[in-house]
Amino acid sequence: MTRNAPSVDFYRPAGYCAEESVGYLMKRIMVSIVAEADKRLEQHDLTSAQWGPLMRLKNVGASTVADLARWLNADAGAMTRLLDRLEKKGLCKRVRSTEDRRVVQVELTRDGDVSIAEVPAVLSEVMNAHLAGFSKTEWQALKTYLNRMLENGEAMRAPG
Amino acid sequence: MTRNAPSVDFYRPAGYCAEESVGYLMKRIMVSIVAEADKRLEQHDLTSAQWGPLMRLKNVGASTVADLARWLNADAGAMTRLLDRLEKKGLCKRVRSTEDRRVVQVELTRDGDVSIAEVPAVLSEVMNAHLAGFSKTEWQALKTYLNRMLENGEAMRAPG
DNA sequence: TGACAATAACTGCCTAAGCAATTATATTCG
DNA sequence: CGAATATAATTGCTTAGGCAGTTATTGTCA
Repeated sequence: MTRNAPSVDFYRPAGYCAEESVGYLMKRIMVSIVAEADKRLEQHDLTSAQWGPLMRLKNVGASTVADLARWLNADAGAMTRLLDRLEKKGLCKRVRSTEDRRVVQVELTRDGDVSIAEVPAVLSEVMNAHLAGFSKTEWQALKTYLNRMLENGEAMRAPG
Repeated sequence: MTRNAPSVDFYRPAGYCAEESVGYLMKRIMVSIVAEADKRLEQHDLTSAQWGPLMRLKNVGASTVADLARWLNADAGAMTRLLDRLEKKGLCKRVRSTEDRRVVQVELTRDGDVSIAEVPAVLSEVMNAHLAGFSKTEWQALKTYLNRMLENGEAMRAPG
């Protein structure tokens, strides 16, 4: 049971209709957002999976494979290979840590810094376009709902 | 410009913060939902990508590759290979249409029908768990918001 | 100290999505 | 009719994610 979050039964097995499902809607919205962002980032030689780690590196300076994977809710093995591709393109580089020889620090290269520069503008554009017609109150309500769903999901997996 | 949907500027390039982004939140929620559904469907030998087409087939009786791809906002080539895997598992079968010899009709097999039986219960459970604590009004507001975002996305790609 | 557990990165194997062809059929229109 | 066009399904190539197992290193604790 989740803390102070009464269970609901909006959906029931009998007559379950995908079109009515929040999950189905969110999946289609994500397809739309990703497709639009990809289209606009294509000229910068970036895919929608690649700007995630780069943005994180831009914000926190440097990071590790494990941290990037955790931040993106992704698999560490997948992150290793994603960084392989980014490194091959010269957008980031790995430096084996001296304090803890297990970890590698990942850093943006100069080229990576250039590539990432236009990303925030593209993301802002795409997000704003999908929120056209929303009032600020509605936008905030939406974010609150989403944060609550995320917390519910984490509570589900939490120990105890 | 989208029809009667004034543009907004909730997000701006300077100081764009992923954690504040509706897209980032939605991505993480989807990861949570998919992981949870996958875990519960593993024993039924289904993955989160596979029950989509099967549910559609269950609901509409039979369908085509192109229709399934459109319904799931997915690539037709990807759908072909997904159906290859489902057919190899004996969950669906292809029948070349006689009226229009370009299309193949995809049908559930008896095994497919059995496999899909538990899916609605699992999906209901997972969706309800993520919506714990929501009032019915909040749930409906959320669906309205999501539908508006989806329409905005479609309007963006629409001709004209 | 020394065995054991935990963590970091990586690798192999599989499923999966997108894009750009290619082939086979249908439709449309001059 | 017949040529151009559109649509359906497929395949090759690439990126990408999840899971299990491996190796190296670090931390813990009897």
